[in-house]
Amino acid sequence: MTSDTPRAADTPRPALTRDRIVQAAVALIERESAEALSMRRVAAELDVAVMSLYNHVPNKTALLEGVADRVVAGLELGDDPAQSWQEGARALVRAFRKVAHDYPRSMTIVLTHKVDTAAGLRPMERALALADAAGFDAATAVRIMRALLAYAIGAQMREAGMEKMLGHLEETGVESWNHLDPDEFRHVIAYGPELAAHDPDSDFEFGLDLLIAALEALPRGPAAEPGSGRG
Amino acid sequence: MTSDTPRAADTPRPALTRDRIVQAAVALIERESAEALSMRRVAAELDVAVMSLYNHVPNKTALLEGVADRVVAGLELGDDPAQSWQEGARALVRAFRKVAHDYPRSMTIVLTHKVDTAAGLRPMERALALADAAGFDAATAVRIMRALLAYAIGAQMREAGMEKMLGHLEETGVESWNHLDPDEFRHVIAYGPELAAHDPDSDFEFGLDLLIAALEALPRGPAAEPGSGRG
DNA sequence: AAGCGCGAACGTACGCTGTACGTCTCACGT
DNA sequence: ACGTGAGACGTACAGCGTACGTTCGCGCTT
Repeated sequence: MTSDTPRAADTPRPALTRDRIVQAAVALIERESAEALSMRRVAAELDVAVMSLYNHVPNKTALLEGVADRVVAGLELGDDPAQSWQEGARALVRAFRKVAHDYPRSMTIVLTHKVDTAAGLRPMERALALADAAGFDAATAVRIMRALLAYAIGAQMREAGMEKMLGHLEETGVESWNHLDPDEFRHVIAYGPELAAHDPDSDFEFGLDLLIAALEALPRGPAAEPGSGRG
Repeated sequence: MTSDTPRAADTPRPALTRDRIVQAAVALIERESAEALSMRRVAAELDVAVMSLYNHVPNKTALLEGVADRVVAGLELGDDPAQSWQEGARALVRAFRKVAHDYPRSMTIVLTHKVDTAAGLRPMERALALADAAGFDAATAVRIMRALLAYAIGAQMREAGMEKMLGHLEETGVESWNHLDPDEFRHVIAYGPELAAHDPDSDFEFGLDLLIAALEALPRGPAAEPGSGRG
């Protein structure tokens, strides 16, 4: 009686918490895949009955939103006041890419669920602040933020899709690629080496450079002339 | 006996086909949602037993890939030889956006599944051809194609995520937005009007203009000087 | 100290999912 | 006429999300 029933004393399970649930979900996703995540698997991970999870999370969608929130909360947004807005913007988009690299399998979840928490809004705030510092008006700042976000998201999704295709190619061999109409797909075939030898990092930087360069060329209000730092 | 058993004669069901299955799947997704799609629902749609589908489609993932393929096959890639490569690139990215508008719910499927068929490679071929025509070398052409694709994908995903957040806001009211730390989220709050009054089309065009402008400014081989049309 | 209330963990159950497997039917080539 | 192969089908199973009712133990009130 005194040794088995009060197992809470000698087996102090760390108390089920929304945070621990989300953490276990992220770990499971990263260890296996996003499709492998189920309430039952998460419960098993925490050595807990399935329905106990529902005391802390209303449903699976909310859990996934929690996962997305936790991941974006990992964004490292250092706000070095010394750096230019260009470098700030670069750092912001790169920070996004870094968490995508740290949590590759969870990234799909982030990109397909709303993140309307403070953690999700923080990068938005940072982008707007940078555009403001660069001298763009409010409407333009919002558009710039959206364009940068679109690129950050798209680059990641494209890369993930690419890896899926490459993985498929390794299974089936290259013959499935060769029966393409050599006339219609002349460039795809001709550029085969360049397409195969892909360097995700420099691809990413290339597109990012394009956007930053375009932003620099954009007319803006108080500080249109170079060399005039903002006060 | 002679009137009910040969129902194939007076009820000539159009013969189950992979194409009809995919078509039904797309219709179901667009009518309801991507999550509503299940083998059973598709079978019911076609008035057919569930397992009959498996005579034409190996599994659900393959069906989803079929959906993605069918959607990207709807890309309208007119190749007007008179238009500049800039206009061609714009038309290509806009074509992507158009199918995203025509099949909004299926777009998630497209963006999260590999499309390694001819229909999926066609826009890639087109982008490479345009970059080639503009005078970029092979490696740069591939990078440009990837940057454009990343933007096209990301703009769409971002917009979809935005609508999910707005829909959520309409449910909960704006009060959930107001308890933000007014100091940390100063710009988000200040730019509230610009953030709320979003015009997806002009947002999209803004980012696209940025990229095209950056491409124009990029140094390239044979035709670096303006005014020298290509032969 | 005794009793009460409440949150949290739990077990059961339901309807749904994808799909493996075996059967049946029918059109077609021989 | 008969074998054959393809395709439609029914059954079955494991796993899913989660609604609902029960139980258990801690903390507060009296």
